[in-house]
Amino acid sequence: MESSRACDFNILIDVLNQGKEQILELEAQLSQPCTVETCRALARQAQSSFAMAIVVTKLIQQRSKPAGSSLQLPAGLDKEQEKKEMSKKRKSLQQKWSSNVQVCVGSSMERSLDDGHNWRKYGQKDILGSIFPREYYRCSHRHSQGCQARKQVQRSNKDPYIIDITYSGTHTCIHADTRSEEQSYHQPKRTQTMKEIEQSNVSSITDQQVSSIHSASSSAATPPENLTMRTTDLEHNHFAMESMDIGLEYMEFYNDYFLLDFS
DNA sequence: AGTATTTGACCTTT
DNA sequence: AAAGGTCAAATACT
Ligand SMILES: [Zn+2]
Repeated sequence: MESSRACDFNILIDVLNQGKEQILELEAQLSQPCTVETCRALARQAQSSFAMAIVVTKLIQQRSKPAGSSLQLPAGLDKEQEKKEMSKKRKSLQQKWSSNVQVCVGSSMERSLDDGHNWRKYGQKDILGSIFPREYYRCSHRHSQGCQARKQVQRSNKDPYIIDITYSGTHTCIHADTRSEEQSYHQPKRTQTMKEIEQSNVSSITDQQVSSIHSASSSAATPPENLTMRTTDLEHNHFAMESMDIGLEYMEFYNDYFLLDFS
């Protein structure tokens, strides 16, 4: 009821206050002798709150974009507002997304976020009750081939490290570019490089997800179509990322989530 | 040339 | 009617 028409700043304030409370609690717990785990948990919560605040801020920044940053100078355009009449009939079909199989992928986003397919964004929508907009993608080879695969991506309200991805349809396209095919076909397992980082600071939520994926992938037969995948991307320890020699791609990623560019 | 993203209109579903 | 999903023209990036 509350988080409906208020502007995003209110959410920002809430998240910030939440982080403040968590820090306060942390400080209180610090004077207690044997609450190390509690403190650790609180620290992670607070860290998560900050990360959430940053992501929300980026959302706000994004929504006030048209007036911002470098825009191509219109040089000379002062056209009147034009109303255009368009009456078109679009036939409908398609199945639903349905199915809520939840899968969790280990946080390493080496390639986990890029599932090896090329996606073309075709829409974005604000969803009731969701802070972040839902983004719609379809396979790039829809026209070249008949590939009907689609997916929608939405960041979690609660956890800044979780992005829900819902797939619909299966790829009928073929992988064109194979520069380095590598060991592309693995089970839903994590990838090698980031393992330590993951394990050293997994949030409680991440743990849940990970356990849930194991149960889901092993026991239940997941329908090949229409599945919801929950991706926990990016880990908190960027220092660890720096200490390891991780390429620019990761720093790029790091930038996306931890840095606000000052413009 | 080319292909991707953005975004309001339009259509479907609830 | 309103929320959710898609289209397509304009725009941006290569
Ligand atoms: Zn495809």
